[in-house]
Amino acid sequence: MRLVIARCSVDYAGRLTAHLPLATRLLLVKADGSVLVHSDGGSYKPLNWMSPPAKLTVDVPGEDAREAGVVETWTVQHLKTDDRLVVSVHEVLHESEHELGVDPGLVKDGVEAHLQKLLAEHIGTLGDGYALVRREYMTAIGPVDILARDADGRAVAVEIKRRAEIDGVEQLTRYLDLLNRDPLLAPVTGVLAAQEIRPQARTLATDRGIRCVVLDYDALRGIDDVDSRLF
Amino acid sequence: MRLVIARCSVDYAGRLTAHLPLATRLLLVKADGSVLVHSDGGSYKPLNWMSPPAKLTVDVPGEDAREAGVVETWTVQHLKTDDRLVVSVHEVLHESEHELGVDPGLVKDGVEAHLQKLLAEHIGTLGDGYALVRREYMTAIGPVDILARDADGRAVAVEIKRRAEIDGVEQLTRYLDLLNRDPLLAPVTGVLAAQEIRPQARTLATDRGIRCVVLDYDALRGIDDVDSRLF
DNA sequence: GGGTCCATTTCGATG
DNA sequence: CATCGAAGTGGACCC
Repeated sequence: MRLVIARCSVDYAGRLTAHLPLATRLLLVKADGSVLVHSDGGSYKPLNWMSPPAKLTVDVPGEDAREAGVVETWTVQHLKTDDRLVVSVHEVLHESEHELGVDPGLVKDGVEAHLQKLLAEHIGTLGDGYALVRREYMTAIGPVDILARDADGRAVAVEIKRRAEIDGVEQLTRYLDLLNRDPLLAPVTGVLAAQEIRPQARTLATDRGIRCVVLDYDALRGIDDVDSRLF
Repeated sequence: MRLVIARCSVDYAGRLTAHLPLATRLLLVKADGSVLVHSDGGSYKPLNWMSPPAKLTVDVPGEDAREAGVVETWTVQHLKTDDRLVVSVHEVLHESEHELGVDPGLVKDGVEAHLQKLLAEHIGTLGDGYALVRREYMTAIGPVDILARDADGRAVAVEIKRRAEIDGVEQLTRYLDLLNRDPLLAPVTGVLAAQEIRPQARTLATDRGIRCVVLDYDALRGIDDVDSRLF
């Protein structure tokens, strides 16, 4: 990995054409030839970049560019498309190179799958007497996240989202329509369970008789911890 | 902007929980307190990060951590949520700080919106006698980029892309299906207009009776310049 | 501030 | 390998 702090302007030509006026920025060159141009703010997205695989070539600028103050011209050419990033370096303020090696990569936790697992393990969160039938209950149009039965033995279909929006309500509605055609299950009620439920989604769900339940991830995990300590 | 190359492990707790095992990485600290953790590969997306606004605090590690080889504990706390990134630094291999100043920002050109505007202004590019009905013609499934009428008064739906691929053809097909149900418009023909049309997209479009038009962005802009000179 | 749509999206799962 | 959907999506535009 090569780190360069430089006064530079940048031009990109590929799916669109874009230009960065002269300013001081970080140029990050990765081992796979990809280049990121970062400013001292904004999000994790660079101002401009070239995706791997790419090849960086550093050239002496043409006479016109040299007169305009350019000391190095970087051309980053994508190896599979004709996308190209051209960096006109006016002044190098810092430069260093580092061996990083291959990264072991990120270990994720707490996504929708984990919420589903936690809720399935603590289905009583939905109400006293609730019992799990099964996770990923298969139907003709796809798996329902959780199928349960309430204290009175009535079937309940649960749709789980990290953040519930209208499409989650639509999805659950389709499942409910289908499940209610099964005489062994009908009548099936619906529960939309999520860490966050958008107002529109809540309105639509309520209008359709679907119950909304806000999940507290930490609390569910906390129950887990208690279990772990007990056993 | 502060650049640190360090052997470190990283833990994130917020919307999800994630962990990065010990390895050598780039830690990029921006002026707004945001932090990016980059490896020497992958795309522009960091392995892990904290969005601004955030505050970085560097602490002496606790005894347990110190015994595990940690020399510095970085805590990056988001200022508005309870998202938190903890970096356990085991060894600092490089460190430097730089003043970058405010970036003038990216100037984009040739995006779909601009192409749409240019083509709407010069709808005759599609053929003699073409007349603009309107841009962003609203339908139940979304806006059609341009609705026009040809020299014979027949409705024409135009889908604009910088680079047309198969999904653009599918999108236009959906619009055509819908528009052709409207007796006031039917029969509606389709035009796929783009600076570049991928072979697959051209084949599919042609097969469906959709005309393909390659737009010359510079020429369209040139017409603009001529207009500017005339008036 | 919320809603919607686009992205040089990136990323992973799946058929 | 293409396709489809989610993302700690982010960002822009509109209301």
